[in-house]
Amino acid sequence: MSETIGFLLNDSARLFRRSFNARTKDSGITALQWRLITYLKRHEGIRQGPLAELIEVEPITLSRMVDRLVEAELVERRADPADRRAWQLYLTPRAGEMLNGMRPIADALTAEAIEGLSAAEVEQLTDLVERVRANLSRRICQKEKEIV
Amino acid sequence: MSETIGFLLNDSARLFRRSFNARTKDSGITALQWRLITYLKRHEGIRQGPLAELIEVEPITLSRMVDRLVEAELVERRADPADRRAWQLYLTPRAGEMLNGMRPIADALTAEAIEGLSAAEVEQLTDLVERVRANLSRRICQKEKEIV
DNA sequence: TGAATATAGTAGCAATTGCTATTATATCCT
DNA sequence: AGGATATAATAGCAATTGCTACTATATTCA
Repeated sequence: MSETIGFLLNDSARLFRRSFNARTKDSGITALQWRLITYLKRHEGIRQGPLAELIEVEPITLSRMVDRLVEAELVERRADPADRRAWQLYLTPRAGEMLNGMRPIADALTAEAIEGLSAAEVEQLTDLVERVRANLSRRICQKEKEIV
Repeated sequence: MSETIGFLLNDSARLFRRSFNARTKDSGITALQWRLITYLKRHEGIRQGPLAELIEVEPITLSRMVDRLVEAELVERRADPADRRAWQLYLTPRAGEMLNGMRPIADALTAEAIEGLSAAEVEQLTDLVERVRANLSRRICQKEKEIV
């Protein structure tokens, strides 16, 4: 009995997260937080709800992640002028520095992960995983297809 | 800026888990528990420590997962005759039935995930992800040795 | 208009996880 | 042999997550 794609993907993803967390635990940032900040960099001013969808966590979970990142002075909440219920999220300058500091680590990790793969194979892998993700994503969200 | 392999793998894996959990929440088993049981099926009699390594969780986490699975009468702890500190783990008949019940769900999910991929592409994907996993797995072992 | 409904975000609680320390047993070394 | 060290598993505690319920605000429509 061979392992399924699901197992394989989960294994690799966990190893990625673990390795990333091990290398960055001194800087006090986790893989998930890094992910949040990376997305935020590309969507500054986004509200919490849509960002929660982007990084695939519950809104309350994102709310608490943002609490911690605000505490760490990496993220700033600004009142949405168009909706008093909502916050708009922005990165602080400190977050930019932090991202720059992390990038070599992330790049090195990626390089290690794809060691022995040719450029064509990496492209193939990316393409195939993206298609799997699209299949699963389509299955899950019948409702919202925003931004991104 | 394209997304990194790490992001992609994490996304896909999360979507897999989420979809699996959504479909099986009535049966009261999670993706991680299913994973544990699947590994256990292939390694009956294994001790907790090695199984924790296999499914990539801390020993204490596995200990508690086993607690819950014993409670649910899916797993049985037997004293290791060779080492009085250790338990050997076995599946109950009930676990076998449960696995059989889950298999169609898991198979359907896999089928949906690889929809649109040819058999050759699936093989390619499996091969490439396996190589990435091997790269990361090797890295982690080395790092652990360095630290210790 | 204004009552019903929807939406953005958050608090309480329960479940899960991992870090650290601890117990019990095994192994190593002189 | 027997003390030092290693190992298997677990308990306590702290951190994180998500479910449910809730507040505040916005939107809809009769």
